[in-house]
Amino acid sequence: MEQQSILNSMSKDIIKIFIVDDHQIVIEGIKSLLSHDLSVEVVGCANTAENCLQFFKMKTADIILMDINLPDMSGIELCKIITNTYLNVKVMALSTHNQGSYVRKMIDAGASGYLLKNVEKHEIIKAVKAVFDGQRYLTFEAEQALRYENDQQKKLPRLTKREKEVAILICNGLTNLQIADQLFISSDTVDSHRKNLHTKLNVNNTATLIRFATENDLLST
Amino acid sequence: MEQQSILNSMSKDIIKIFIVDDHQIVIEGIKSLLSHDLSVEVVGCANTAENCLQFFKMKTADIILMDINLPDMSGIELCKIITNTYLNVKVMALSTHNQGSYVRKMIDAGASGYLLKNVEKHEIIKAVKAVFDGQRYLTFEAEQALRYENDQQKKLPRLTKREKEVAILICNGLTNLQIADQLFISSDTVDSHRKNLHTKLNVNNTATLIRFATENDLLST
DNA sequence: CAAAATATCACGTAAAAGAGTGATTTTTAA
DNA sequence: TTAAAAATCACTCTTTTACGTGATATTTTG
Repeated sequence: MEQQSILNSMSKDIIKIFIVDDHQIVIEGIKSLLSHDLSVEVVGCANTAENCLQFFKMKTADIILMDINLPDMSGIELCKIITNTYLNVKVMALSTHNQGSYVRKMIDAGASGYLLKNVEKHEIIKAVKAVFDGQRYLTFEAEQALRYENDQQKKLPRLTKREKEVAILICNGLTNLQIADQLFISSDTVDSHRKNLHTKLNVNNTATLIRFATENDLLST
Repeated sequence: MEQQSILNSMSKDIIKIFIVDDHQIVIEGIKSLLSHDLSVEVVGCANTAENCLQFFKMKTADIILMDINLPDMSGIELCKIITNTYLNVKVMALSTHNQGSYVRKMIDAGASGYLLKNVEKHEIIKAVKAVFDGQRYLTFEAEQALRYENDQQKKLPRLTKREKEVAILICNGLTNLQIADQLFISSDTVDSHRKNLHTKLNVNNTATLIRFATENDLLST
């Protein structure tokens, strides 16, 4: 692995790039930006995850510039598949979203870099070379967002499995009694969970409970 | 106005296009896609609304391809300014969003067309020519979304000004008494509004009230 | 294994919401 | 200008939340 990256930075090989983006405009834009740089070459592109996977069954590339929003599959899933299947192919996320949660998910999915679509030509080249040499490259805003995300995550209280279930049912408008029926527990128990939710989330009524839970995305996973 | 459009379609003038998008990649992409068509010419581009307005103070173009997400001002506002100030400049929205509400807002702001960023080369040309000839051009999905939006809008109950105020305060977790204090009315009155909200939105508790109101964006304007 | 966290249940009181009914005044729009 | 819509207030009764306090069983985890 390390020998490989040393080899890469030593050699003057042209870096082979594959682009995945559902917007042809963006693909054309990247191609255009990269067209005058002799150290990189766009060897293919796809508008869907499916077409991307198809390409890699027969051919290969060094780095995939990958959009997160794809029509048939999320870029996060595609990234997982690619990095697990083709160990020497690096993925560089290229997204409009600078939310920390996206950055986190792509990194967790195995991406080696994260660029925003307002990126300038020289930064693409710089990022591609860094990733090709085995480094991780996050654009400034992405790195910042990731840090912020991590900080926030630490501050947010963690709900237990049962508390989440109860919170979701509360959000759906069920009363304690209805929730009790659905979960086969006493309504007193539901009340206890509700009290704990109030304490943990620092709220004192249903309205603020719902707002806090939904705004902080505490009910999804 | 009509003479103008007849003149346009008769003449073989090159259509002058200006591009506004915060992503340089997209600008490059459009330029690239349009570069081989002799009937159109990209006369300028900008990454911000400010730079766009600056351009039009000295020069002009026939059609602006305009992104809705801009760093300094929303494309909706920019579109209003442009169409109100320069009556012979047409705006074509170019967005990733296919929500009806966006289409509606851009049309209301004076846009003559709406394209999605997954557009293909020939459709850009087609749309540009249609708009240049004084027609309105919406890509299929945008038209569909707009129709759906209008249908939904008709189905949704309309809240009165006071009901909206009360609903917002309810969403913020205030009790009837607190709302009454804030609006200088009786808590019985707040209760009345709450009852009306329940009837109109077909809900029977605070939780579902909040969910319905937020999910249907009834509290924004 | 033992401590900690989680999940469970119970009882009581007070506050708030939910629901029905009815009425008056003010504002809006045909 | 006049009918309709919106905003206001009042009273009652029931249901649900909110909050406190305390207890026991189960599960997780160091």
